[in-house]
Amino acid sequence: MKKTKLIDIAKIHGVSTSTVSKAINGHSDVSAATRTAILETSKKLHYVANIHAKGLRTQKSSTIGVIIPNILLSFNATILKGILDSAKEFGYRVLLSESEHYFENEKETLQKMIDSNVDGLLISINKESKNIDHIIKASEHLPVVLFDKISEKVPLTNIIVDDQQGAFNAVEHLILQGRKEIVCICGAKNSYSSEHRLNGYLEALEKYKIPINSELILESEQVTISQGELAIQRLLYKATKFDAVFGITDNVAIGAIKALQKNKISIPEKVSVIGFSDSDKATIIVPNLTSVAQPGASMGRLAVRYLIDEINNPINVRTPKTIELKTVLKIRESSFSSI
Amino acid sequence: MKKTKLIDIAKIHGVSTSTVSKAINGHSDVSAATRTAILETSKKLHYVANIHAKGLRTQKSSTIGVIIPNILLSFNATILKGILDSAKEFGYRVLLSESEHYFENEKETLQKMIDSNVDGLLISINKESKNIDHIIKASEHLPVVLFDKISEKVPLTNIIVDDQQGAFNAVEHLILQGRKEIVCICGAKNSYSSEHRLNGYLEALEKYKIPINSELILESEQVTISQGELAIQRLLYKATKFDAVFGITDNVAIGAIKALQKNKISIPEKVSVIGFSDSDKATIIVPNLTSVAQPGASMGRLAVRYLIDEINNPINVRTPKTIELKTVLKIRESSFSSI
DNA sequence: TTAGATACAGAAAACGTTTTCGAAAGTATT
DNA sequence: AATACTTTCGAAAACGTTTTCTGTATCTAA
Repeated sequence: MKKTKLIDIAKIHGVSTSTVSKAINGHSDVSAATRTAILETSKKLHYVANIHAKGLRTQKSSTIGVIIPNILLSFNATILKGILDSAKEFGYRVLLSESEHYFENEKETLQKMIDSNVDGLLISINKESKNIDHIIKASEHLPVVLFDKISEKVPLTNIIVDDQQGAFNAVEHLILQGRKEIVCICGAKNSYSSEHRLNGYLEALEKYKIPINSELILESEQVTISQGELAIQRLLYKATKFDAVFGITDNVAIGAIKALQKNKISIPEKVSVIGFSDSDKATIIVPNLTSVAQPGASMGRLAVRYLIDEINNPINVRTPKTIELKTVLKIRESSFSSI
Repeated sequence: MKKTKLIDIAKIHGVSTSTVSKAINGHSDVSAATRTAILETSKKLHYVANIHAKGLRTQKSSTIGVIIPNILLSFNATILKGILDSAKEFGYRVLLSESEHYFENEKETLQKMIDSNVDGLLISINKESKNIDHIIKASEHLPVVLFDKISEKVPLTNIIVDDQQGAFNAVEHLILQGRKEIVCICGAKNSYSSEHRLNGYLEALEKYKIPINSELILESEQVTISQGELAIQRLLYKATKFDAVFGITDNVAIGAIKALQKNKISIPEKVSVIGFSDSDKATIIVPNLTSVAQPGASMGRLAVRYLIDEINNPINVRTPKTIELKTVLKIRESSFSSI
């Protein structure tokens, strides 16, 4: 069963393809009678315009490209869910590709997306992407919106989580629970979110007049469970005193819990622990981990909305715009004893 | 900066677009001299054929469609990673869509994929999809390969995990540890994998001459943590005796652990627990969960390979083929006491 | 009645490729 | 020298749309 084409419908009604096209696309110069007749058979025969013919003619593909670092990161998956959701709603297809945290890969995949004639591009850039010329260049070809992992050096629309506020809330919560020697396990130096979460940490200390102790500010290049564990292990070895840990990700926080448990340090009685991102793991680990929940799906949906807006309203002067989404602190056992 | 077209290259060399096209696509009837010259400027100007023009002319899109139930299921994400990987390797784009476990959604999204002119389709079907007419019909339009959640009623290539063998290995391991009263928490009746995992369970019992106790075979419609917990809770309430739990997913197994811990039943001393799929959570929960690891990425890669094979070698007579991938039992604390 | 407007429909071009077919020129064979 | 074959290339059609432009018929207003 071949696909229905304009010419098929045209023949049935003894009209030209022009007329059929115009009827289907809602142009004014076709009579009500012929329009309804055409629309009817069009529906009956399940007519759908050939995507390539239409794309060739209109230079639009109704497709957006999405580049994420790694689909296995659950936050990436959550955002993607929001993107798929919203894209479907607006009638856009989604072309997906991973950059796998490699700069070269990101650059190459970006070019492939452009070559694929997508109408717009959604990118979460790599942390190593200090060089963002390729992003700039891409944005000259088509609308580009950045999400989650962004760069402030790019004059584009950015959708992110308010990292600083999230971290501030978390650390404030610790302070209000009476904690004063709060460890912060940070990530890579040049990471946007790591930097801002550290700022939130510092902001909270400042507000409550707690002196900054640089010994408590740890840096772990990889924000994994084992690195988190190692970081706390080292601290314990040095016999540094602390009564709380704010981990920049759930993984490092979980690593911290493991290290503490191995040293028989009770959580949260002796040391409270908080993570960031409220992953599935937070409610699996015992004690359940207090964590800063990020609205991933909303981020995805918003990114699509802004992108489609730019697709529909091409602008020459780009006004860099950063939308920050609020986080929610999920308080659980690891930071809260009812006593 | 506009994109380079065939005509641009043609003008530079004073030849026709036909010749340029043929040079680029490796046809024989173009002299070595002109070919190298054309190829050179083609590279210099970063020529890439317009996807729509090419698609319109050749009826190929170099794109495969992927339909998964839910990207938030980590096994779905893992498979997708394999798919993206392999697709990139073979030069195919990936169009992604979720069916969100709804039959109507699956049907609709399937149609959209066909309308999008993808060259082939990769589907993990919903468990409610008893009606698979839409899959059959789709497979008359284009190559379709099913993975993970499949249906044996469809004469297509299926890529799955050897659920029965995985379950058999898990239960055999329990038996070899001296367990005899083994609970099996199953999923929905009409689920392919649930059924086969149950078969593996039964096969192991039979091999070791352990009588089947139907009281120990639980069915939970939703394979979630809370349902797993509830199932074991009910069993404990009825005071049914058992010394091991084989959960059909990691989630129900984790639910089982929670129920046992709430009732102060030690794991694995009193009751051993095993899950299925070896998710991230398995190494987060204490005790670490023994689980059947499924080769998700390999599944994705294989699915792509078979699909592309069918795309390149269209066949009229479909030979239904089912490829089963072997699982690996990851033995951890929840089923293994060194004593 | 006529001039001008309006409503409707089709012809044709265009989007950028690929591919078929034939032409031209060169080479080999008789 | 005539024939046949080979090599190299281009003209043109085709893929299925959308859109512009033009034309005709009908309608309105004077």
